Amino acid sequence: MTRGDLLFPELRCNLREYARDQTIYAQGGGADCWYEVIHGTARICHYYPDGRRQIMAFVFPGEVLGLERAGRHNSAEALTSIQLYRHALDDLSLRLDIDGRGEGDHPAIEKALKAARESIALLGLPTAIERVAAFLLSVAHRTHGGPLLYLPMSRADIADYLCLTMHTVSRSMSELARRGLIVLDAPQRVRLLAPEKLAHLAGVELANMFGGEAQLVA
Amino acid sequence: MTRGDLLFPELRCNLREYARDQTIYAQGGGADCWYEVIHGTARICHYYPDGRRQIMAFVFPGEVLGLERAGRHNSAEALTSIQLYRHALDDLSLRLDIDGRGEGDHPAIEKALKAARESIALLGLPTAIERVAAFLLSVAHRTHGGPLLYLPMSRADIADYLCLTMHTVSRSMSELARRGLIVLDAPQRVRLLAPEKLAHLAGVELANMFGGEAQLVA
DNA sequence: CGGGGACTTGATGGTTGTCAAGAAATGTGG
DNA sequence: CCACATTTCTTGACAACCATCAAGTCCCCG
Repeated sequence: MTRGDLLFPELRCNLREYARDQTIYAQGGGADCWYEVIHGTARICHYYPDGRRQIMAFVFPGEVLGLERAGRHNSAEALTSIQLYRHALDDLSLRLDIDGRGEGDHPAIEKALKAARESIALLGLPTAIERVAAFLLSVAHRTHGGPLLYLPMSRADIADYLCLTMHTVSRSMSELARRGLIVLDAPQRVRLLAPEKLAHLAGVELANMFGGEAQLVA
Repeated sequence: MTRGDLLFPELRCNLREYARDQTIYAQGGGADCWYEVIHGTARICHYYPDGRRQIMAFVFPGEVLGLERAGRHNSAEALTSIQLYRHALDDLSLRLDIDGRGEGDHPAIEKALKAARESIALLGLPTAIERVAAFLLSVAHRTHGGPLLYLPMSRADIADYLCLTMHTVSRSMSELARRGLIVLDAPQRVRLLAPEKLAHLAGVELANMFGGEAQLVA
Protein backbone atom coordinates (compact mmCIF):
# COMPACT_ATOMS: atom_id res chain seq x y z
CA MET A 1 0.00 0.00 0.00
CA THR A 2 2.99 2.27 0.53
CA ARG A 3 3.33 4.32 -2.59
CA GLY A 4 7.11 4.43 -2.30
CA ASP A 5 7.02 0.86 -3.56
CA LEU A 6 5.85 2.10 -6.92
CA LEU A 7 9.08 3.97 -7.50
CA PHE A 8 12.05 2.57 -9.28
CA PRO A 9 15.18 2.27 -7.11
CA GLU A 10 17.08 4.87 -9.11
CA LEU A 11 14.43 7.46 -8.29
CA ARG A 12 14.63 7.04 -4.55
CA CYS A 13 17.26 9.75 -4.36
CA ASN A 14 14.44 12.24 -4.86
CA LEU A 15 12.49 11.02 -1.85
CA ARG A 16 12.42 13.24 1.23
CA GLU A 17 11.17 12.43 4.72
CA TYR A 18 10.01 14.91 7.34
CA ALA A 19 8.87 14.30 10.92
CA ARG A 20 5.68 15.71 12.42
CA ASP A 21 5.76 19.50 12.79
CA GLN A 22 8.91 19.87 10.71
CA THR A 23 9.05 22.68 8.17
CA ILE A 24 9.34 21.49 4.59
CA TYR A 25 9.98 24.96 3.27
CA ALA A 26 9.57 28.39 4.80
CA GLN A 27 7.66 31.46 3.72
CA GLY A 28 10.00 34.06 2.26
CA GLY A 29 12.61 31.63 1.00
CA GLY A 30 13.47 30.84 -2.58
CA ALA A 31 11.87 28.06 -4.59
CA ASP A 32 14.06 25.47 -6.25
CA CYS A 33 11.66 22.55 -6.48
CA TRP A 34 8.12 21.33 -5.97
CA TYR A 35 6.86 18.21 -4.21
CA GLU A 36 4.41 15.42 -4.60
CA VAL A 37 3.12 13.73 -1.45
CA ILE A 38 3.79 9.99 -1.38
CA HIS A 39 2.28 9.45 2.06
CA GLY A 40 1.49 11.61 5.07
CA THR A 41 -0.15 15.01 5.17
CA ALA A 42 1.12 18.59 5.05
CA ARG A 43 -0.38 21.99 5.64
CA ILE A 44 0.37 25.10 3.60
CA CYS A 45 0.37 28.17 5.85
CA HIS A 46 0.59 31.86 5.26
CA TYR A 47 1.72 33.96 8.20
CA TYR A 48 0.74 37.61 8.46
CA PRO A 49 2.81 40.20 10.32
CA ASP A 50 -0.02 40.73 12.82
CA GLY A 51 0.31 37.12 13.92
CA ARG A 52 -2.68 35.73 12.08
CA ARG A 53 -2.21 32.51 10.19
CA GLN A 54 -4.18 31.36 7.19
CA ILE A 55 -3.97 27.77 6.07
CA MET A 56 -4.17 27.80 2.31
CA ALA A 57 -4.44 24.06 1.88
CA PHE A 58 -4.00 20.61 3.33
CA VAL A 59 -2.03 18.32 1.06
CA PHE A 60 -2.80 14.63 0.94
CA PRO A 61 -1.05 11.76 -0.88
CA GLY A 62 -1.12 12.21 -4.64
CA GLU A 63 -1.39 15.98 -4.35
CA VAL A 64 1.27 18.59 -4.95
CA LEU A 65 2.84 21.51 -3.11
CA GLY A 66 5.42 24.17 -3.68
CA LEU A 67 4.58 25.22 -7.24
CA GLU A 68 5.86 28.77 -6.84
CA ARG A 69 8.52 29.67 -9.29
CA ALA A 70 9.07 33.17 -7.94
CA GLY A 71 9.66 32.13 -4.31
CA ARG A 72 7.83 30.84 -1.25
CA HIS A 73 4.73 32.85 -0.42
CA ASN A 74 3.73 30.20 2.08
CA SER A 75 5.30 27.75 4.48
CA ALA A 76 4.78 24.02 4.19
CA GLU A 77 4.74 22.01 7.41
CA ALA A 78 4.38 18.29 8.07
CA LEU A 79 1.14 17.44 9.89
CA THR A 80 2.24 13.84 10.25
CA SER A 81 5.50 12.20 9.36
CA ILE A 82 5.53 12.59 5.62
CA GLN A 83 7.30 11.23 2.56
CA LEU A 84 7.66 13.48 -0.47
CA TYR A 85 8.92 13.17 -3.99
CA ARG A 86 11.01 16.12 -5.03
CA HIS A 87 10.62 17.53 -8.56
CA ALA A 88 12.64 20.08 -10.50
CA LEU A 89 10.69 23.27 -11.18
CA ASP A 90 10.95 22.91 -14.93
CA ASP A 91 9.53 19.39 -14.87
CA LEU A 92 5.80 19.71 -14.39
CA SER A 93 4.84 16.11 -14.97
CA LEU A 94 3.60 14.03 -12.06
CA ARG A 95 5.39 10.91 -10.92
CA LEU A 96 2.21 9.28 -9.73
CA ASP A 97 -0.52 9.64 -12.31
CA ILE A 98 -3.12 8.31 -9.94
CA ASP A 99 -6.19 9.65 -11.69
CA GLY A 100 -5.37 7.64 -14.77
CA ARG A 101 -4.37 9.64 -17.83
CA GLY A 102 -2.94 13.08 -17.27
CA GLU A 103 -5.03 16.19 -17.57
CA GLY A 104 -3.14 18.07 -20.22
CA ASP A 105 0.44 19.17 -20.52
CA HIS A 106 0.65 20.76 -17.08
CA PRO A 107 -1.14 18.40 -14.70
CA ALA A 108 0.75 19.63 -11.65
CA ILE A 109 -0.23 23.27 -12.10
CA GLU A 110 -3.76 22.29 -12.98
CA LYS A 111 -4.01 20.32 -9.76
CA ALA A 112 -2.85 23.38 -7.87
CA LEU A 113 -5.48 25.54 -9.59
CA LYS A 114 -8.16 22.99 -8.82
CA ALA A 115 -7.17 23.01 -5.15
CA ALA A 116 -7.34 26.80 -5.07
CA ARG A 117 -10.83 26.71 -6.61
CA GLU A 118 -11.93 24.26 -3.95
CA SER A 119 -10.65 26.53 -1.18
CA ILE A 120 -12.55 29.49 -2.59
CA ALA A 121 -15.70 27.38 -2.82
CA LEU A 122 -15.33 26.33 0.83
CA LEU A 123 -14.88 29.91 1.99
CA GLY A 124 -17.92 30.90 -0.03
CA LEU A 125 -20.24 28.84 2.12
CA PRO A 126 -22.13 31.23 4.40
CA THR A 127 -22.30 29.34 7.70
CA ALA A 128 -19.81 27.50 9.86
CA ILE A 129 -21.65 24.19 9.87
CA GLU A 130 -21.81 24.12 6.07
CA ARG A 131 -18.09 24.72 5.82
CA VAL A 132 -17.32 21.99 8.32
CA ALA A 133 -19.62 19.56 6.51
CA ALA A 134 -17.97 20.35 3.19
CA PHE A 135 -14.56 20.03 4.78
CA LEU A 136 -15.29 16.56 6.12
CA LEU A 137 -16.56 15.42 2.73
CA SER A 138 -13.48 16.87 1.08
CA VAL A 139 -11.11 15.03 3.41
CA ALA A 140 -13.06 11.79 2.99
CA HIS A 141 -12.93 12.05 -0.77
CA ARG A 142 -9.26 12.97 -0.89
CA THR A 143 -8.08 10.22 1.42
CA HIS A 144 -9.68 6.79 1.07
CA GLY A 145 -13.25 7.76 0.28
CA GLY A 146 -14.77 5.66 3.03
CA PRO A 147 -17.08 6.89 5.80
CA LEU A 148 -14.51 6.35 8.58
CA LEU A 149 -11.97 9.08 8.56
CA TYR A 150 -8.95 10.25 10.48
CA LEU A 151 -8.27 13.96 10.70
CA PRO A 152 -4.51 14.50 10.93
CA MET A 153 -4.96 18.20 11.75
CA SER A 154 -6.03 19.92 14.96
CA ARG A 155 -9.21 21.93 15.44
CA ALA A 156 -7.11 25.08 15.28
CA ASP A 157 -5.73 23.99 11.90
CA ILE A 158 -9.24 23.37 10.59
CA ALA A 159 -10.30 26.76 11.93
CA ASP A 160 -7.45 28.57 10.20
CA TYR A 161 -8.34 26.75 6.98
CA LEU A 162 -12.07 27.55 7.09
CA CYS A 163 -11.53 31.06 8.49
CA LEU A 164 -13.39 30.33 11.71
CA THR A 165 -12.31 29.97 15.32
CA MET A 166 -11.41 26.68 16.93
CA HIS A 167 -14.50 27.07 19.12
CA THR A 168 -16.88 27.43 16.21
CA VAL A 169 -15.35 24.40 14.50
CA SER A 170 -15.80 22.40 17.68
CA ARG A 171 -19.38 23.60 18.09
CA SER A 172 -20.18 22.73 14.49
CA MET A 173 -18.76 19.24 14.88
CA SER A 174 -20.82 18.72 18.02
CA GLU A 175 -23.91 20.02 16.26
CA LEU A 176 -23.36 17.61 13.33
CA ALA A 177 -23.05 14.78 15.86
CA ARG A 178 -26.18 15.95 17.69
CA ARG A 179 -28.10 15.85 14.38
CA GLY A 180 -26.86 12.32 13.80
CA LEU A 181 -24.85 13.08 10.66
CA ILE A 182 -21.52 12.07 12.15
CA VAL A 183 -20.11 10.29 15.19
CA LEU A 184 -17.08 11.63 17.03
CA ASP A 185 -15.28 8.50 18.23
CA ALA A 186 -12.33 10.67 19.18
CA PRO A 187 -11.50 14.29 18.36
CA GLN A 188 -9.57 13.21 15.29
CA ARG A 189 -11.60 10.14 14.41
CA VAL A 190 -14.93 10.81 12.74
CA ARG A 191 -17.53 8.49 11.22
CA LEU A 192 -19.76 9.90 8.51
CA LEU A 193 -23.18 8.39 9.17
CA ALA A 194 -25.17 10.36 6.60
CA PRO A 195 -22.84 11.62 3.87
CA GLU A 196 -25.78 12.48 1.63
CA LYS A 197 -27.14 14.82 4.31
CA LEU A 198 -23.69 16.33 4.77
CA ALA A 199 -23.60 16.85 1.01
CA HIS A 200 -26.96 18.57 1.15
CA LEU A 201 -25.66 20.90 3.83
CA ALA A 202 -22.51 21.63 1.87
CA GLY A 203 -24.48 22.34 -1.30
CA VAL A 204 -25.09 19.79 -3.99
CA GLU A 205 -22.53 21.18 -6.39
CA LEU A 206 -19.76 21.29 -3.85
CA ALA A 207 -20.52 17.71 -2.96
CA ASN A 208 -20.06 16.78 -6.60
CA MET A 209 -16.73 18.56 -6.52
CA PHE A 210 -15.69 16.16 -3.79
CA GLY A 211 -16.58 13.15 -5.85
CA GLY A 212 -20.24 12.71 -5.08
CA GLU A 213 -21.91 10.39 -2.65
CA ALA A 214 -21.25 7.07 -4.28
CA GLN A 215 -17.77 6.66 -2.88
CA LEU A 216 -18.86 7.53 0.62
CA VAL A 217 -21.49 4.85 0.96
CA ALA A 218 -18.86 2.19 0.39
CA MET B 1 -3.53 54.25 -24.78
CA THR B 2 -5.75 51.57 -26.28
CA ARG B 3 -3.83 48.35 -26.00
CA GLY B 4 -5.19 47.03 -29.28
CA ASP B 5 -2.79 49.43 -30.93
CA LEU B 6 0.08 47.32 -29.71
CA LEU B 7 -1.01 44.37 -31.79
CA PHE B 8 0.23 43.63 -35.24
CA PRO B 9 -2.48 43.71 -37.91
CA GLU B 10 -2.18 39.99 -38.62
CA LEU B 11 -3.09 39.20 -35.02
CA ARG B 12 -6.33 41.15 -35.03
CA CYS B 13 -8.21 38.07 -36.13
CA ASN B 14 -7.86 36.82 -32.56
CA LEU B 15 -9.51 39.86 -31.07
CA ARG B 16 -13.04 39.45 -29.67
CA GLU B 17 -15.46 42.14 -28.55
CA TYR B 18 -18.34 41.71 -26.12
CA ALA B 19 -20.94 44.24 -24.99
CA ARG B 20 -21.88 44.90 -21.38
CA ASP B 21 -23.61 41.92 -19.70
CA GLN B 22 -22.81 39.58 -22.58
CA THR B 23 -21.64 36.09 -21.70
CA ILE B 24 -18.11 35.33 -22.88
CA TYR B 25 -18.40 31.66 -22.04
CA ALA B 26 -20.89 29.70 -19.97
CA GLN B 27 -20.50 27.36 -17.04
CA GLY B 28 -20.84 23.75 -18.10
CA GLY B 29 -19.57 24.26 -21.64
CA GLY B 30 -16.37 22.98 -23.15
CA ALA B 31 -13.12 24.92 -23.16
CA ASP B 32 -11.33 25.50 -26.42
CA CYS B 33 -9.36 28.64 -25.63
CA TRP B 34 -8.34 31.12 -22.97
CA TYR B 35 -8.42 34.91 -23.08
CA GLU B 36 -6.35 37.89 -22.18
CA VAL B 37 -8.16 41.16 -21.44
CA ILE B 38 -7.06 44.02 -23.72
CA HIS B 39 -9.48 46.54 -22.25
CA GLY B 40 -12.69 46.42 -20.26
CA THR B 41 -13.54 44.28 -17.26
CA ALA B 42 -15.10 40.85 -16.81
CA ARG B 43 -16.44 38.86 -13.89
CA ILE B 44 -15.98 35.12 -13.40
CA CYS B 45 -19.09 33.63 -11.79
CA HIS B 46 -19.97 30.27 -10.41
CA TYR B 47 -23.67 29.47 -10.16
CA TYR B 48 -24.95 26.95 -7.62
CA PRO B 49 -28.12 24.91 -8.12
CA ASP B 50 -29.70 26.61 -5.11
CA GLY B 51 -29.47 29.95 -6.89
CA ARG B 52 -26.49 31.35 -5.04
CA ARG B 53 -23.77 32.96 -7.10
CA GLN B 54 -20.14 33.24 -6.18
CA ILE B 55 -17.89 35.60 -8.09
CA MET B 56 -14.51 33.94 -8.29
CA ALA B 57 -12.68 36.91 -9.77
CA PHE B 58 -12.84 40.23 -11.54
CA VAL B 59 -10.57 40.37 -14.55
CA PHE B 60 -8.90 43.64 -15.53
CA PRO B 61 -6.75 44.53 -18.56
CA GLY B 62 -3.56 42.49 -18.71
CA GLU B 63 -5.11 39.63 -16.75
CA VAL B 64 -6.28 36.27 -18.00
CA LEU B 65 -9.42 34.15 -17.90
CA GLY B 66 -10.63 30.79 -19.06
CA LEU B 67 -7.62 28.63 -18.23
CA GLU B 68 -9.62 25.44 -17.74
CA ARG B 69 -8.57 22.64 -19.98
CA ALA B 70 -11.19 20.21 -18.75
CA GLY B 71 -14.20 22.49 -19.37
CA ARG B 72 -15.92 25.56 -17.98
CA HIS B 73 -16.50 25.40 -14.23
CA ASN B 74 -17.45 29.06 -14.27
CA SER B 75 -19.14 31.59 -16.50
CA ALA B 76 -17.37 34.69 -17.74
CA GLU B 77 -19.47 37.82 -18.26
CA ALA B 78 -18.60 41.28 -19.52
CA LEU B 79 -18.96 43.95 -16.84
CA THR B 80 -18.29 46.67 -19.37
CA SER B 81 -17.84 46.44 -23.09
CA ILE B 82 -14.68 44.43 -23.34
CA GLN B 83 -11.98 43.53 -25.86
CA LEU B 84 -10.24 40.18 -25.50
CA TYR B 85 -7.36 38.41 -27.14
CA ARG B 86 -8.14 34.78 -27.79
CA HIS B 87 -5.39 32.17 -27.18
CA ALA B 88 -5.18 28.49 -27.99
CA LEU B 89 -5.18 26.27 -24.92
CA ASP B 90 -1.77 24.81 -25.68
CA ASP B 91 -0.16 28.24 -26.01
CA LEU B 92 0.37 29.55 -22.51
CA SER B 93 2.45 32.58 -23.37
CA LEU B 94 0.97 36.02 -22.91
CA ARG B 95 0.54 38.42 -25.78
CA LEU B 96 0.97 41.48 -23.61
CA ASP B 97 3.93 41.06 -21.34
CA ILE B 98 3.06 44.16 -19.39
CA ASP B 99 5.05 43.40 -16.29
CA GLY B 100 8.27 43.34 -18.27
CA ARG B 101 9.95 39.98 -18.70
CA GLY B 102 7.79 36.89 -18.30
CA GLU B 103 7.56 34.99 -15.02
CA GLY B 104 8.71 31.58 -16.11
CA ASP B 105 7.55 29.23 -18.79
CA HIS B 106 3.86 29.41 -17.89
CA PRO B 107 3.12 33.04 -17.15
CA ALA B 108 -0.59 32.70 -17.89
CA ILE B 109 -1.19 29.92 -15.39
CA GLU B 110 1.00 31.62 -12.83
CA LYS B 111 -1.10 34.76 -13.19
CA ALA B 112 -4.21 32.69 -12.62
CA LEU B 113 -2.71 31.10 -9.50
CA LYS B 114 -1.69 34.49 -8.18
CA ALA B 115 -5.25 35.76 -8.65
CA ALA B 116 -6.62 32.73 -6.81
CA ARG B 117 -4.21 33.34 -3.92
CA GLU B 118 -5.40 36.93 -3.72
CA SER B 119 -9.04 35.85 -3.55
CA ILE B 120 -8.31 33.45 -0.72
CA ALA B 121 -6.43 36.17 1.13
CA LEU B 122 -9.41 38.53 0.76
CA LEU B 123 -11.86 35.94 2.07
CA GLY B 124 -9.53 35.27 4.98
CA LEU B 125 -10.03 38.75 6.40
CA PRO B 126 -12.34 38.48 9.39
CA THR B 127 -14.54 41.56 9.08
CA ALA B 128 -16.52 43.14 6.29
CA ILE B 129 -14.81 46.52 6.45
CA GLU B 130 -11.37 44.94 6.16
CA ARG B 131 -12.45 43.01 3.08
CA VAL B 132 -13.89 46.09 1.45
CA ALA B 133 -10.74 48.09 2.22
CA ALA B 134 -8.56 45.36 0.74
CA PHE B 135 -10.85 45.12 -2.26
CA LEU B 136 -10.58 48.83 -3.00
CA LEU B 137 -6.78 48.68 -2.77
CA SER B 138 -6.74 45.67 -5.04
CA VAL B 139 -8.82 47.38 -7.70
CA ALA B 140 -6.72 50.53 -7.47
CA HIS B 141 -3.52 48.58 -7.88
CA ARG B 142 -4.81 46.47 -10.73
CA THR B 143 -6.20 49.33 -12.76
CA HIS B 144 -4.18 52.53 -12.90
CA GLY B 145 -2.78 52.64 -9.39
CA GLY B 146 -4.01 56.16 -8.66
CA PRO B 147 -6.24 57.21 -5.78
CA LEU B 148 -9.23 58.00 -8.00
CA LEU B 149 -10.96 54.84 -9.04
CA TYR B 150 -13.96 53.69 -10.99
CA LEU B 151 -15.72 50.49 -9.93
CA PRO B 152 -17.20 48.83 -13.00
CA MET B 153 -19.13 46.34 -10.87
CA SER B 154 -22.30 46.77 -8.80
CA ARG B 155 -22.53 46.48 -5.02
CA ALA B 156 -24.15 43.09 -5.51
CA ASP B 157 -21.15 41.96 -7.57
CA ILE B 158 -18.75 43.10 -4.88
CA ALA B 159 -20.85 41.33 -2.28
CA ASP B 160 -20.81 38.04 -4.18
CA TYR B 161 -17.06 38.38 -4.56
CA LEU B 162 -16.35 39.11 -0.87
CA CYS B 163 -19.03 36.69 0.37
CA LEU B 164 -21.07 39.41 2.02
CA THR B 165 -24.45 40.95 1.28
CA MET B 166 -24.91 44.05 -0.82
CA HIS B 167 -26.12 45.82 2.33
CA THR B 168 -23.00 45.06 4.32
CA VAL B 169 -20.80 46.22 1.43
CA SER B 170 -22.74 49.45 1.25
CA ARG B 171 -22.54 49.98 5.01
CA SER B 172 -18.79 49.30 4.98
CA MET B 173 -18.27 51.83 2.20
CA SER B 174 -20.26 54.42 4.13
CA GLU B 175 -18.29 53.64 7.27
CA LEU B 176 -14.98 54.10 5.41
CA ALA B 177 -16.25 57.44 4.13
CA ARG B 178 -17.40 58.42 7.64
CA ARG B 179 -13.90 57.68 8.95
CA GLY B 180 -12.44 59.88 6.21
CA LEU B 181 -10.53 57.10 4.43
CA ILE B 182 -12.44 57.43 1.18
CA VAL B 183 -14.90 59.76 -0.55
CA LEU B 184 -17.90 58.42 -2.45
CA ASP B 185 -18.34 60.88 -5.30
CA ALA B 186 -20.83 58.49 -6.83
CA PRO B 187 -21.66 54.86 -6.05
CA GLN B 188 -19.12 53.68 -8.59
CA ARG B 189 -16.64 56.53 -8.24
CA VAL B 190 -14.42 56.40 -5.18
CA ARG B 191 -11.49 58.54 -4.06
CA LEU B 192 -8.95 56.95 -1.74
CA LEU B 193 -8.00 59.69 0.70
CA ALA B 194 -5.87 57.64 3.06
CA PRO B 195 -4.58 54.56 1.26
CA GLU B 196 -2.07 53.88 4.01
CA LYS B 197 -4.90 53.66 6.55
CA LEU B 198 -6.84 51.40 4.21
CA ALA B 199 -3.72 49.25 3.96
CA HIS B 200 -3.49 49.11 7.72
CA LEU B 201 -7.09 47.92 7.89
CA ALA B 202 -6.51 45.33 5.20
CA GLY B 203 -3.37 44.07 6.89
CA VAL B 204 0.11 45.17 5.98
CA GLU B 205 1.01 42.06 4.06
CA LEU B 206 -2.12 42.11 1.95
CA ALA B 207 -1.39 45.72 1.14
CA ASN B 208 2.03 44.68 -0.10
CA MET B 209 0.34 42.07 -2.25
CA PHE B 210 -1.51 44.89 -3.94
CA GLY B 211 1.68 46.71 -4.74
CA GLY B 212 2.27 48.73 -1.62
CA GLU B 213 1.41 52.30 -0.90
CA ALA B 214 3.84 54.09 -3.16
CA GLN B 215 1.72 53.79 -6.27
CA LEU B 216 -1.39 54.98 -4.49
CA VAL B 217 0.01 58.29 -3.35
CA ALA B 218 0.66 59.32 -6.94
C1' DC C 1 -42.83 64.04 -14.73
C1' DG C 2 -43.21 59.40 -13.59
C1' DG C 3 -41.26 54.68 -13.21
C1' DG C 4 -37.78 51.42 -12.19
C1' DG C 5 -33.39 49.92 -10.79
C1' DA C 6 -29.49 50.54 -7.83
C1' DC C 7 -27.98 52.15 -3.64
C1' DT C 8 -28.38 53.48 1.27
C1' DT C 9 -30.09 53.18 5.83
C1' DG C 10 -32.75 51.55 9.99
C1' DA C 11 -34.55 47.76 13.12
C1' DT C 12 -34.19 43.13 14.50
C1' DG C 13 -32.70 38.43 15.11
C1' DG C 14 -29.33 34.78 14.26
C1' DT C 15 -24.49 33.44 13.99
C1' DT C 16 -19.96 33.84 15.30
C1' DG C 17 -15.97 35.73 18.04
C1' DT C 18 -14.39 36.55 22.67
C1' DC C 19 -13.70 35.52 27.38
C1' DA C 20 -13.75 32.03 30.73
C1' DA C 21 -14.02 27.65 32.71
C1' DG C 22 -14.17 22.78 32.65
C1' DA C 23 -13.48 18.03 30.47
C1' DA C 24 -10.88 14.90 27.84
C1' DA C 25 -6.81 13.26 25.83
C1' DT C 26 -1.80 12.99 25.71
C1' DG C 27 2.75 12.66 27.61
C1' DT C 28 6.06 12.18 31.46
C1' DG C 29 8.24 10.60 35.49
C1' DG C 30 7.96 7.94 39.37
C1' DC D 1 0.96 0.95 35.69
C1' DC D 2 -0.47 4.98 37.87
C1' DA D 3 -0.40 10.01 39.24
C1' DC D 4 0.40 14.31 37.56
C1' DA D 5 1.25 18.04 34.24
C1' DT D 6 0.33 19.81 29.82
C1' DT D 7 -2.02 20.29 25.82
C1' DT D 8 -6.16 19.92 23.20
C1' DC D 9 -10.86 19.97 22.93
C1' DT D 10 -15.52 21.17 24.49
C1' DT D 11 -19.02 24.02 26.43
C1' DG D 12 -21.33 28.19 28.45
C1' DA D 13 -22.29 33.31 28.75
C1' DC D 14 -22.03 37.47 26.59
C1' DA D 15 -21.00 40.97 23.12
C1' DA D 16 -20.09 42.20 18.38
C1' DC D 17 -21.02 41.54 13.77
C1' DC D 18 -23.60 40.42 9.82
C1' DA D 19 -27.95 38.76 7.28
C1' DT D 20 -32.60 39.59 6.88
C1' DC D 21 -36.65 42.35 6.39
C1' DA D 22 -38.35 46.74 5.33
C1' DA D 23 -38.34 51.56 4.03
C1' DG D 24 -36.58 55.26 1.98
C1' DT D 25 -33.38 57.88 -1.26
C1' DC D 26 -30.92 58.75 -5.39
C1' DC D 27 -30.20 58.47 -10.16
C1' DC D 28 -30.94 57.24 -14.79
C1' DC D 29 -34.00 56.84 -18.54
C1' DG D 30 -38.05 56.84 -20.89
